[in-house]
Amino acid sequence: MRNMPAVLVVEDEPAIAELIAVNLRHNGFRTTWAMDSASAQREIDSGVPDLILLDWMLPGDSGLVLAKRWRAHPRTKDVPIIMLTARGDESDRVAGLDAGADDYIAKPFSTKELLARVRAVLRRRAPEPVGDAVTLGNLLLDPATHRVSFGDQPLKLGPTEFKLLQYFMGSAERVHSRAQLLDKVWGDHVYIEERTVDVHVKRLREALGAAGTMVETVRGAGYRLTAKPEVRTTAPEKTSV
Amino acid sequence: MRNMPAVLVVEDEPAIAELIAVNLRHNGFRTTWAMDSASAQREIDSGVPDLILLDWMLPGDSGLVLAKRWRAHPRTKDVPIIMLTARGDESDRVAGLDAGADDYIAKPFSTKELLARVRAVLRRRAPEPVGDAVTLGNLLLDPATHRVSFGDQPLKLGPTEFKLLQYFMGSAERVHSRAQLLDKVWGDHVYIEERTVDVHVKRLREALGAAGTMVETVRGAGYRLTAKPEVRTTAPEKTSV
DNA sequence: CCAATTTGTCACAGAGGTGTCACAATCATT
DNA sequence: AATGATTGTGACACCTCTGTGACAAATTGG
Repeated sequence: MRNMPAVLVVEDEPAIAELIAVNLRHNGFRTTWAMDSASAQREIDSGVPDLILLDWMLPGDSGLVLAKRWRAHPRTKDVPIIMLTARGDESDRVAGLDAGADDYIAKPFSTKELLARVRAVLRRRAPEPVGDAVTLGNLLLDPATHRVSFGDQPLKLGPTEFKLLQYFMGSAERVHSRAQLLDKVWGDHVYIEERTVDVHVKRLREALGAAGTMVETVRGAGYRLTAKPEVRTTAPEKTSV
Repeated sequence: MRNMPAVLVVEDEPAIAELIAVNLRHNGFRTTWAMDSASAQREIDSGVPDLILLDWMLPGDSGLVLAKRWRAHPRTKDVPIIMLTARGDESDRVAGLDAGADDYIAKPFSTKELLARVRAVLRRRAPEPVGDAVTLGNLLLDPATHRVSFGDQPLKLGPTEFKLLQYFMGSAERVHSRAQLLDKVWGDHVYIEERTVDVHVKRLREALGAAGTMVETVRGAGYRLTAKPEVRTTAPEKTSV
């Protein structure tokens, strides 16, 4: 959800193009539209999209020509292409896949199918990177298993708290402002109260239990995760767990 | 995707051979091409491929003869053969399967079908996920006999549930997103709703009975198979099935 | 061709997570 | 000590995510 993939729709029929664009946009994609091969090429030149939806029946160069051209060009050769073909035109589909298209959708198609295929192609292109386990003091966080433990004590934290801790551990000892945390943990373009960070920090501390003290408040600056928590002066109370 | 399987295409029609070769190459296969039985034999002599795509209508020896010869030779007898036949030629298909072909594809064929069958045959032939039984805790899965048991209790699960569990056991303790599961368990070119994974996870849990708790939900991330399930609160209810 | 299985989707409900707010607790300064 | 600013907390309405039963289409096996 963090970034919105850009999809270029090359389709000469405005009604269909509009239908596709609206649906994609409504589902977290940025869309641009080109109604012929010339403007399609212009769009490509001004910025390489994450995915191309290419109608097979175009005025001017056919989809086949465009696909082959893009596949040949180093700047665009890795951009996945899904072609839109007339129903049941087997030879077109074969030629299309031959030209390097990643998949095809036969018209008429359902929006569900469109979305499913778009997502599938993008998913396949971007393998999920999973980092190694990180540790700080007795605290251990493993992205692969999505687990956190303190010493030998497994901890249970919610999604946001997990991401928050993961970010903290990525650069421990360092102070992060609320604004930074919102950017890195919540995402770039999110409109959330800065104070909300405080709440999640509280929840993280609770979830960390005895390790909760590792999350320190830096008054006026933000928060910090540290291996050696500052000892609480006059509070020799519940120390055992 | 681990290693690139080598496919030998025996086909006298250059256009078709080229089409096949390009498509296979584009999908992670190494391909060599022989346009007649003589050069096919030469290719075989210089290196045994992982799979042979054999056109039935060949100049010189017919596909039938080649298939029988390779099946008889110890060096090539285990190489899977997929034959390409004219549509609806029943007698050819029978003769081909009789001669030891593993599968056939009727021309004209779609690239999807070609890839699907190639992958299927390789999957069937290759004891890739070793014949060794995998175990996790009291759970045991034997790919060879296609059986699963928990303790001494044999379990019965459907095909998809079996594959799902097999994949889970391949990398236990690790979280898999729904997208990953769709790719790995269902296959590359399948377009299915992510929520469908949930349903199959449910079915898997049911089929696993008491071991169902080993399949954990990781909220916001996916699912995980674990040896030490998180202890569910206090709900000793219906345990028998 | 029919019966039995298997599969993918959907709708609905419940569980759990999220963002805000109001108010209490602390801290830094005067 | 008084005061204004900053941070910690508990409560809560809202919303997302997941579990589940039902169902029709697809597949399998007679």
